[in-house]
Amino acid sequence: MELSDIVKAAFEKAYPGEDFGGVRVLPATDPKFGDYQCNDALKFAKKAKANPREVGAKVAEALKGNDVFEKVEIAGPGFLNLTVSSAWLNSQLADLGSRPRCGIPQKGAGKKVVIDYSSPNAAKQMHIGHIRSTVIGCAIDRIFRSLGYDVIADNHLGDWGTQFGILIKGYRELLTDDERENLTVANLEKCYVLSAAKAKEEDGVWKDACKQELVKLQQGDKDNLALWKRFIDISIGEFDRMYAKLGVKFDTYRGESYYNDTMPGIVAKLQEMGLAVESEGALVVNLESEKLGVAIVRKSDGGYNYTTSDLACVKTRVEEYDPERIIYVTDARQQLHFKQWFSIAAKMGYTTKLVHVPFGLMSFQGKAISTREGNLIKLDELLAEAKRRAYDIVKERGGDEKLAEQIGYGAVKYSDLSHDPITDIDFSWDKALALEGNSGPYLQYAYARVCSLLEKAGSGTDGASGAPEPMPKDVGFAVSTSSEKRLALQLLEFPGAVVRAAEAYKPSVLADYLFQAAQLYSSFYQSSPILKSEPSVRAARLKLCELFGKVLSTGLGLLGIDTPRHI
RNA sequence: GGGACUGUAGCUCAACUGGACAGAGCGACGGUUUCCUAAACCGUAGGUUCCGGGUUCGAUUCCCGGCAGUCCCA
Repeated sequence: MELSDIVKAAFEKAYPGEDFGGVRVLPATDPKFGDYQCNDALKFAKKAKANPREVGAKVAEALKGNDVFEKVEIAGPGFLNLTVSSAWLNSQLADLGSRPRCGIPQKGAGKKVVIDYSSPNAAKQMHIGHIRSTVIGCAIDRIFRSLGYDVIADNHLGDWGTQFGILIKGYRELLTDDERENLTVANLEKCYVLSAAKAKEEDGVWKDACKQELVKLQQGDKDNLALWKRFIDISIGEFDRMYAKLGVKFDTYRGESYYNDTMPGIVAKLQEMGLAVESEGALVVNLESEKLGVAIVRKSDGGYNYTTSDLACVKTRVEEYDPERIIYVTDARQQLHFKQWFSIAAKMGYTTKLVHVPFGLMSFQGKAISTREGNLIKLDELLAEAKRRAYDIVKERGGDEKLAEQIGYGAVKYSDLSHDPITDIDFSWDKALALEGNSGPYLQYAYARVCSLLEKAGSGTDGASGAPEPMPKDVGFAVSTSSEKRLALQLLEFPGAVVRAAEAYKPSVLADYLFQAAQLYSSFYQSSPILKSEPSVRAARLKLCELFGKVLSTGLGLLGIDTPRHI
């Protein structure tokens, strides 16, 4: 039985007939207050116009005889400070350790969720601006899967639009035979830059030719379509190379083009419903009454834009999967756009919960990341540098390249995931590749130390005597010292931290939790001898270490960060 | 002009959605290694939570009005 339920029952016993649905027991803000606290006596007292300390006293009275709590105190204006019995604590730890996935509740069982993230543009290399959607999206993906949701991870590629006219024209006339033969994304990018520059020439000849190629593509010209397909395939191949490094996996790669045929129907329906009206040659949905301005669903030249393609996409997903919700991980600039089309989707009758997870902009030395600024650091370069820096350190301990990748990439991911997604990030090599303090490697290091400890315990040597001392089976938890207890209480919060991270769509909640747990572990590890303790203490402490290791690797796994056993 | 987001220690960020003395990391200063991995640990210094009102027993958190930065829309 959950602590919150126990205290809720006490409230109900003290005040029959009242609603205590919101009663929650939280970890104590300070160990000196006890292990847990409940502030709901204050809330109830306000509502019932009662004296909060009296309410607290009555609830405390109702909690008497309960063997979970060793001590219940009323402090300050009416806080309930709760101290749990060691028997309860030890049994909870054992319970947590025995559960699959460290007790993460299967709240999503039977529910389908589509998560739309990463979504780079085809024919361009990924750069540091793509890290956030990819890494945050991947973590949300993993977190939802761990909660039992049936997740469909979709990469909504930017694979359609005017750039393809420019690319096709450039490909035919600006690349060498060799470049065409061994086409790479880098070549496509170069080809685009050259061709786009020519399209700006005064006479407009090149520009018109590009437009012609685009029109042909849109009309289904065989050659252009084949070229387009080739560009996309090459792009996806390149993206997959990055995703493999980052441990990201998608179920589908449906770009914008996938919805081309669905868009006219969407527009027709909007017109039919009277939602879309003509305005200056374009077709628009007026959302002024919701302070969302006007959304264009078909441009004056007959082309569609993102609002329409997103609506077509929702239609397709609802019909195909009927998901409980769809989550979009994109940058914060698109907030208005999402509000607009979420509103239109609702009017069209789509009841699927649509969630936009906006993340802040990444800049570099205070400037927006763009080709024009020339500060577009390629993702590949970033990862190579991360690996290189990690390798410099790792090799001194005999680590190999694989380990350098795990640590370097872990640092890159963690530096992003440890912040609230909405925060803007000014990229810096030193911050992204931090190896100390609140960083990925700090957590990986803590894990490696646990593994090393457990190996030594299990291999039968305690390091000092060399005497065999097999790790005992069937030993229970026996938390005694304060540093053990603080760690133990933190470990029990793990399932709750995962749930909170999911509810807020913030992997940072989990990252923060793990960092705190690792700090408590490091502190405990420093102050308490484990292998050299007397057998009963040693066994109990090893149990705690083992559980910490399990929680840490499970949690880091949800963030997409590897946990090497040896560093 | 309208709107969104942000503003917390020198810097980068937390604060479980209204709780107790606002916490971490980095940086600074000082300490810890015949001992289980020092990428660690312990300690010291550092705060008008942008400003002003309001609600409340209680506000970094909610409301109103400003200021500043970033972004979006016409």
